Amino acid sequence: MADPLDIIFAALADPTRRRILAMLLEDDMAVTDVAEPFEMSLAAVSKHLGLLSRAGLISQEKRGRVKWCKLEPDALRDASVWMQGFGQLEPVNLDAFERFLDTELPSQKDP
Amino acid sequence: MADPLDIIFAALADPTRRRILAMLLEDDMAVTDVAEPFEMSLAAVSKHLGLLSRAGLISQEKRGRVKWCKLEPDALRDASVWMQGFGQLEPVNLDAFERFLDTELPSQKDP
DNA sequence: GGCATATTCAACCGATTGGTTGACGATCAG
DNA sequence: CTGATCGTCAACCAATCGGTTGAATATGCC
Repeated sequence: MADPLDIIFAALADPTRRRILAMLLEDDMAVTDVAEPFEMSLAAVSKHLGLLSRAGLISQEKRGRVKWCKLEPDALRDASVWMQGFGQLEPVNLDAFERFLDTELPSQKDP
Repeated sequence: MADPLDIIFAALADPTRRRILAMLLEDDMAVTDVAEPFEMSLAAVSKHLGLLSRAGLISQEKRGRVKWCKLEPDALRDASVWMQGFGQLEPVNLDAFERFLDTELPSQKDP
């Protein structure tokens, strides 16, 4: 057990948690502020955040009495890459894929 | 409720179901053949396939007494698109992709 | 110190999940 | 027709999930 993808996909399977991730995409937030727009108890949101944190999708840093939540895209990227395996690539043409990387990645610095 | 992403991500959160998808990536299969490598009852695998089908990740067509299962990548693409929204993330991560190749694909390579 | 704020913990609840088993309806082969 | 094969259905079980409440633990403010 304990495949990280299990936990990541399970974390993404809940609409509340996806909404939280979307909120954190715009800015880091404190737990109380994350909870504010939801019609559920603070404890429930705290649990969701704990789950997202164990999935590696966010990190939490306590500063003073406030715990700040920050999006961590790496875990999402792992899941995304797993899914890419089912898309265009046939039984896997790694050469073409690496050529693709060479041509596509350098154009990354572009806001 | 009933957000398709809920069902899709939930379907992907189980290692058995991900393994089934990886198997179907190589070829269409009958239910019994899908179940063969798993150490669980046929009924359990049949349930997993039903879940994948309701998520739109596979389709099932009955021909004679055999029900054929076929990968349907479109639903996966929906989920992938949602994740791209978090996407100051670079489109691909080669390390994670190679991890995907190592862990998912060779488990079924056996002529 | 004393009080308010921020967050988690613990116990509980109903619903869902992943698995089992046994019976069942279809379909094919002789 | 008989019997084997393919697959699902129904009932059950233990474990987990998403939520609630109320108490507990920090931390900041005056």
